[in-house]
Amino acid sequence: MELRQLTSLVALEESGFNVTLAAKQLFLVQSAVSQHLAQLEQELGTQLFMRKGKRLIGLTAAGEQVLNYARQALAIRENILDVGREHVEEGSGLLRIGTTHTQACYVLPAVIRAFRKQFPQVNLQINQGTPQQLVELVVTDRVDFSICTEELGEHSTLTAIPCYRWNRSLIALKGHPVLSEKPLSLERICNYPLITYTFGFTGANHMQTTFARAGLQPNVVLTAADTDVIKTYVREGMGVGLIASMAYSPDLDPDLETRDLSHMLPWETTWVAYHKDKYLRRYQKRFIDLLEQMILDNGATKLTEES
Amino acid sequence: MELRQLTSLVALEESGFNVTLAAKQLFLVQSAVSQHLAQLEQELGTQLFMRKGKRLIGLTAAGEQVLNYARQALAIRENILDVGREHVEEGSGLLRIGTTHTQACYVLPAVIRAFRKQFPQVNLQINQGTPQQLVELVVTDRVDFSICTEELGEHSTLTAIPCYRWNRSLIALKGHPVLSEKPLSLERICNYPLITYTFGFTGANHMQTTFARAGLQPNVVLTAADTDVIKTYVREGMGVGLIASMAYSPDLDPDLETRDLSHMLPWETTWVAYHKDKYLRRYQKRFIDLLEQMILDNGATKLTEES
DNA sequence: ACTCCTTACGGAGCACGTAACTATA
DNA sequence: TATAGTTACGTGCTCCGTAAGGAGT
Repeated sequence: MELRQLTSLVALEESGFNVTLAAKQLFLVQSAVSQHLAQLEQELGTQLFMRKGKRLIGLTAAGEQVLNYARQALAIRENILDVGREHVEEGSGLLRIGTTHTQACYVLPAVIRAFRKQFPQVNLQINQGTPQQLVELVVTDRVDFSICTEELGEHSTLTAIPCYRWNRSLIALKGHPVLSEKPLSLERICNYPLITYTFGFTGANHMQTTFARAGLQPNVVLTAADTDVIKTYVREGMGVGLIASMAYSPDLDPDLETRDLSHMLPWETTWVAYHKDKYLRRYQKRFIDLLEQMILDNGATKLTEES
Repeated sequence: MELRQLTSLVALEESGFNVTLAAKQLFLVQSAVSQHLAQLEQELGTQLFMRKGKRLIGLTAAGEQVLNYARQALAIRENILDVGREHVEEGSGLLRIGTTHTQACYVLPAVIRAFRKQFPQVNLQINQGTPQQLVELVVTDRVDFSICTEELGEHSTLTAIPCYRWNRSLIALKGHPVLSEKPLSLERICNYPLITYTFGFTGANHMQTTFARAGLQPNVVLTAADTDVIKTYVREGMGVGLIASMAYSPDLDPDLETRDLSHMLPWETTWVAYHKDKYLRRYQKRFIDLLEQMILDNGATKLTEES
């Protein structure tokens, strides 16, 4: 058994059991990958693949198990290579982050600015995706870690660290009647058409249940995955926005006004998560530190101060 | 990086950083292993070994990390091979057990008898050792699992399952005055010279603290790692034996008599432990089941009935 | 007809063994 | 001097690529 055979197995699965495609991704010809797979099956003495004639269409039970172990083995290889890189190219390398739009635009910039100052030689790569995609990315080691508010805490293969807590603000065009509501309550907010995050993003579901428990039916006229879209439609006059507080900036949004809603809506925790068996290089650990540190400096509510 | 290079690394460490010896164990010549190690270092770009001239005398920090990952990688390879074996040679294979003398002689025979009936094709290999050695054996995958009373529960890389609980009996030659003591108490036992298990074996330390807490100083004239030795010296008239209850059998020991001490000495739990990332073949799982099951059938106290 | 996988075959590269050299104890 | 490790070099194996053949869509 060779690592290269396991590599082919993983690539095969990731290419939807298309040997040709897998080979391309590995910069090999089909026949090479085909041989790897045949060799594996021969050595193990078991069918690993379900076939339709010559075509591979899936894995057998044994194949699933082997694939699982193959992934682990390749992850370990990466760890070993990272140990090497850490000593050779100390302070330089690649940092691959997966995150949502909101984090990427409104939270990470400050963190990344500080990080770049400490590690100017580290190349950054930000992958944007849905929370589900972010889990997938970090589980398959296509990013070093993912940062977002949902999903991350629940996966057993991930180590998830709470970074900071946040809540929501209401935004509206200056002069909008909602801004004059006193006191501002959930009931009153429900009298206006609302624009907020799509289910599965940025704590939207969490918020929804809060309304439901209060017996309220908010009139959500539009949902979006990212804050900029919400702002855009608030500016269009389509309604009142409910966004993460850190996504409002008086400089960038001089035409909008906010009201803090943290006393009436649930607090959210943003997590950073990485694969629990992953070797973390020094700069990767530092980045996580900064994530917590920077938020603290900015005066946002840090987790440890709560509870 | 190739698995074979990692194999050489692990073999090197296990042979005390003697390349020649490592090569022999791998059925290779020195130069081959030497090259593997050189290749690894070159690919990682880092010193992995501390050297004294040409001789390797230990690992650098990086080397330690790589070794650790190498072990994991090789364990995964074994898992994959086991998946294959499970499907090819179903019901046959090798079962490597590590255990202490007492378990091997007085508990396992019945389990193994039942196991052999179900899996006559599985070869058995029993490795005897101290609890510390048993941990080492199972951590380095030189046995499939270890069975004993100490140590196993405390290692994070092991999955330890409580099998059954037991306590001690006193044994003495027929007619020995201790057998007439009524009621039999810890104090009275302390009036006789005692023979029991060596510290670190079969719950000896646990028992010792019980005496100490009662303010008693037992007169232990001899300790031994296994029960047969204890019986031998009891027969010599050297003193009174304190042994695991299951180690007495009226058939084998017609010249000895016992008194149950379970009301005055602490209960012990015997564990079976295997490496937590290990793939368990069907017959290996079955064996663990049997361990619990057989003890129940024999009327011994099963864990779940307690507490 | 096109795509996809397998098999056969050849060349380049590499892994291991032999052996000579170097260094440690 | 004996033991241990590195380096050089040759041979045989193997890995990948080319190419031809069969199987599915």
